[in-house]
Amino acid sequence: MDERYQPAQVDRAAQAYWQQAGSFRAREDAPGEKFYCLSMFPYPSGRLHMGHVRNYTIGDVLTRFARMQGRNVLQPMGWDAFGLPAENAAMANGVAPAKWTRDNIASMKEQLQALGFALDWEREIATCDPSYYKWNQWLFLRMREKGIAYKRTGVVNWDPVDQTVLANEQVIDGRGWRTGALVEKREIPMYYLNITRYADELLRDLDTLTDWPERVRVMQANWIGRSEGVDVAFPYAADTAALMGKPAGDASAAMKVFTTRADTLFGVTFVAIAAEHPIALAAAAKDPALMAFIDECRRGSVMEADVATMEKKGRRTGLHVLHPFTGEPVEIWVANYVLMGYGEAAVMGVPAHDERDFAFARQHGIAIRTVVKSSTGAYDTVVAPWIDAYGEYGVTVDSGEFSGLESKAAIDAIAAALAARGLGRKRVQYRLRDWGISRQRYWGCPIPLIHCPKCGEVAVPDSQLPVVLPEDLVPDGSGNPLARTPSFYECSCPHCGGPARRETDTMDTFVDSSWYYARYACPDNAGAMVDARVRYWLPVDQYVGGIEHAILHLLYSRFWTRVMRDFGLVDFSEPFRSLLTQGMVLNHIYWQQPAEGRRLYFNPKDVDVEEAGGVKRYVATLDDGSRLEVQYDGLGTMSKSKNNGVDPQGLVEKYGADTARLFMMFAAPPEQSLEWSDEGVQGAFRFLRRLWTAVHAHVTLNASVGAPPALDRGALTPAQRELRRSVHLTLGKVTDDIGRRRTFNTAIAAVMELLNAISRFEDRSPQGRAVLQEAFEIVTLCLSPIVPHICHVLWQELGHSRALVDVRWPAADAQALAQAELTLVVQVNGRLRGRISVAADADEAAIRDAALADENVRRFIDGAEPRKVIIVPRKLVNLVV
RNA sequence: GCCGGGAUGGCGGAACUGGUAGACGCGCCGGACUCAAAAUCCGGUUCUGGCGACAGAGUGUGGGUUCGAUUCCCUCUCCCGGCACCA
Repeated sequence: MDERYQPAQVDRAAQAYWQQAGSFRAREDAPGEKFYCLSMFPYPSGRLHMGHVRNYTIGDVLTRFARMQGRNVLQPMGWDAFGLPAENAAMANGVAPAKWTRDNIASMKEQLQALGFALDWEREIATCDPSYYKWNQWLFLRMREKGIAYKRTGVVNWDPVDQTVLANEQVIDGRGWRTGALVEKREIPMYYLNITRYADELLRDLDTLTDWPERVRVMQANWIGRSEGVDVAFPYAADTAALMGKPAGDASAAMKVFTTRADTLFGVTFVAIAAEHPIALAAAAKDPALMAFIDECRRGSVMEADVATMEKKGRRTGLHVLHPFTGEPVEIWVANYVLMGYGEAAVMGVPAHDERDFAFARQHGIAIRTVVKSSTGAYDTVVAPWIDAYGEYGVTVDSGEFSGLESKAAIDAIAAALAARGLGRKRVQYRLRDWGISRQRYWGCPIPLIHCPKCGEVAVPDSQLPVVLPEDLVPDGSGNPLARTPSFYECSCPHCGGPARRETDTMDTFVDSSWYYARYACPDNAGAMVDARVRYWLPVDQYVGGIEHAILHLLYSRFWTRVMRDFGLVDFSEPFRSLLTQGMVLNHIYWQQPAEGRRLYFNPKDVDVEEAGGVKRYVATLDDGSRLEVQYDGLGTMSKSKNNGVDPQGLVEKYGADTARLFMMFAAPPEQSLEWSDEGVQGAFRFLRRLWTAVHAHVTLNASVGAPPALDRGALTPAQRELRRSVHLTLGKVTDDIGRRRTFNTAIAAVMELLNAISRFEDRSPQGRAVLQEAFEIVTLCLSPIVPHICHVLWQELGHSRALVDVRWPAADAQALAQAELTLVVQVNGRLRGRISVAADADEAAIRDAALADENVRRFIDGAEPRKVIIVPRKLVNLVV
């Protein structure tokens, strides 16, 4: 055995063994209950980043632990290979996205393999392979047949200079990222998936996901946003009716709004509609100022965060609708905060009882009419209308025949009265919107449709799937290259055989990632999307990934699985039984603003912190050796744009895979964000070296004086018993920390503590060495899911011929844990005043007497008789005086 | 803006079900080894007072419940994630 820990050699030896033994090939017929552990697959950006290392190490620890517990494990890996970055790289370097992507996959695969993850590489998939995306297209066509996929118009960001659709990410301060042109909104036809059809089920079944983090379930529930309310129809007044060419005062021609607060209906003093609403467009035809306002709204962002924070703007149309009960005319406004394509694109305005309406009314001098008062007496008078809106439930006032009702009763009564007159009904509304999947981009899965001048839109027949994406195009930023490639779009109509044009839109990459977990069970099946092996492996038992995917990816996957279920492809509804959402990897951010141009960011490895007189200065060393004072901007997620990343490959080369893995698992619990620390990495390495050195000393001694005898449990010295107790306590804690709590950091801390105890243990008698042998074996087993390479080698050195990867996880020895005496803490009035030692089976009276006998305790009791004695078994005594 | 999460020594974090606040690691201080340095090993390290035994304060802010609160409840502040075309 080498005296020094040589990580490169150790990594190589362990990885070579796993490779030649085929240790991680998953088989459906192997013994043990199946365990499918999946980490979210990476986008092949070119380099592994620390977030990947963290994600895959967590998954690997759980996989290896389950395997040692006798489970038949599957841990696959693949590539989320379509997407915008490949097109950006193409523009920057003139490389085809396909080549760029496949080169990246090759180098990232090498990096992953260097980290020694227990992955079954024979099941590798890439979503850009036609053998994979064929099934996106196939299922899309099935959905289209059932109306789950349907076509309507949707709003996109349009760059008028490049003549192209922009992703939200490509819009910076309302301008195109390349051209700087003001971005416009455009309505274009798009395909949508009818996820709202499943809204109720997706919401209800969150309750069955008991092994998901509560916060993810809450976020999904809020995202789906079920609300019960009432549709209310406001019939057109004469002016609106004339403009729209419809009858006035009639239920057949009315503006529909949805409200959860029908009890405030009598407080309506305006209605607001979206800029693109038909009434707004009709009114604007005769009103240039209104048209200008509508154009302004159209230029605004479509992002919810922007809509919510931008200044609320509105403009009168001069038109009216009629209140459904009073018949009073209500003015119609166009407002920038009402979104087309959401709800009815119209809302009723009740300034007295809604904060946003209140602000809008104050700004435009609209009347504020109070119709609900507090019923609890907490607010005797309604909040004065010039201060704030009263948004709570209460009792209706000034509401005609509905006055004096509790809000909920008022909603029921008003809904019933509306229904009786054909002007409304109760309805459940979801915040969730249907999923728009059309992208006017090249590097994605083609939507398998053909446009025929005679037959219209025609599906590509199954026999012609997949519609293969040409891989040699290089996008240049203006429009979709597919639309300029006749060899792709020129085709013949499957119906009439005449000349036709192939659809050039591709699918949202979230489609690719919505079912990849199922394909790992049968990546080689060319004839079907999924097969019987899916029944064996799925659902995923443990899913691991970033919290940033808490809503979209996970919700789309849950939806997609239900669609597959309803087509009879799978027999479960929830794809991921247990979910672990890991936190971000953070590092410091340093920047400096040059006189001209963009901010420059400096990598933390090049920045020194200098402290003088309590003032910190941050000084970066530049490539040419010169030094520059920079600004500190706190911690942020590692990213290229902030230049605060750390390359995992350098880390592995310098310290080995185990140090990288150990640091990641030790620095923070998996769900929390993790702060990068070079010193922490060194600490992890030092620990592994100490472990190596300690085992080396033990093994070397055994080689000279002979192997230790069998452990004689009945004949141990107190010191030997104490070490054995620590060993088995640690084993129990590590088992619980990895298996139940998933707090790898505390598991590692416990083993570190144990190694400290082992190095204090100086007994080298035969029984002493037998205790040490057991201690080192358990340390090695406990650490093996986390640092498998060094443990693989140490296990051999400890004299075992069977490879550690195939060894079972041991159970703690109850006999080693038994204790004759306990130490209890004594409190007086809840404050710590002493410690006592009592027999493990001491009764309350004996504990009380021992506590009262403690000298320091007596000082604080000062002769008084305790009023109350609280005993927490095996822990504490509290004397209340 | 809305939804979700977080805040504990000089730093990362521990304290699992209301019961010893600061495990473990980093950093720092002192010592051993060394011609010296690095590495390694040993000891110390929340703050204040005290030679010490020990005492007082202390878990972002302000309040509450309790024999006892980092943990439960209310208030506020700051930081992070998501917001539907980044993945």
